[in-house]
Amino acid sequence: MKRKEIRVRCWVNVDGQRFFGPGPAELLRLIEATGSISRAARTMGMSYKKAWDIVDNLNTRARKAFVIAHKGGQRGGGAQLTDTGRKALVAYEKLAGKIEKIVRAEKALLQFV
Amino acid sequence: MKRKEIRVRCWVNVDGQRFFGPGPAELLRLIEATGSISRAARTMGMSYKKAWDIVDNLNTRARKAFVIAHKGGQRGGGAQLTDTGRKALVAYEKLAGKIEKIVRAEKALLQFV
DNA sequence: ATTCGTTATATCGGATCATACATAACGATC
DNA sequence: GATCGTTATGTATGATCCGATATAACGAAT
Repeated sequence: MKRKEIRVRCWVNVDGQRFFGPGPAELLRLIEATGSISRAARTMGMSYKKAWDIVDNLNTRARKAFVIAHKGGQRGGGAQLTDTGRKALVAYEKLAGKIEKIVRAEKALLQFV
Repeated sequence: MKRKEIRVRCWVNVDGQRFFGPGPAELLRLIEATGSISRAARTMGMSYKKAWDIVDNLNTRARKAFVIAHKGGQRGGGAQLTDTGRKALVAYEKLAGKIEKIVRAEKALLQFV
């Protein structure tokens, strides 16, 4: 039996290029949960470099930073979401949730495959 | 001024790999309009090979073909959508339209960038 | 000063994907 | 049977993304 599923992805473009989407959203969630970029990256099986690039991109291009990181110290350092980062994440999750709901209610497409 | 926009894309996966999405949908629309795979491809700036691969993928993996093509003849050949192909396209457009509507009503995300 | 885990950054190679090119087959019309 | 634009298919090249690796800087605590 074929496994059929409707998938949907939403993201924000700024000046034509990707700014925020499901990957960054998941990363922010895990930074909030773990308190560090590197732990968040490990948890989701992403390289630290990629995670850092994502965070840097968010902080550089948003009007206010999404993440504050500090290095050194007893535990090497860490990172937290700013208030702006937390609000952006919540707004994204709200939109994604609404879209998910639509998709769950709409299965007509799948009868053709 | 930054140009900010929310984008969304939905597609159908079969057994974990892409089956139908915005690209194939646009291609089907243009095959319907032009009567041939190659004209459709040219119209949307896509190589004929890629267009043919998409059509072949649809026809091979769907339970019924989406496109019927014939080669040779006075005008070299041509292609039309099957009834199934047309119905699948309509179902996709219906779903995509609903999602677009949600997105247009939800701009809260954009204030952070 | 040493230790520690993290932040921060550059570079290299590979894998994947897109594109271009090349060519054969087809069949109605003339 | 010559012509024509299309379908159908393979291959080679180029570009782009991704992962792995390496390394420096940092600062609190001991």
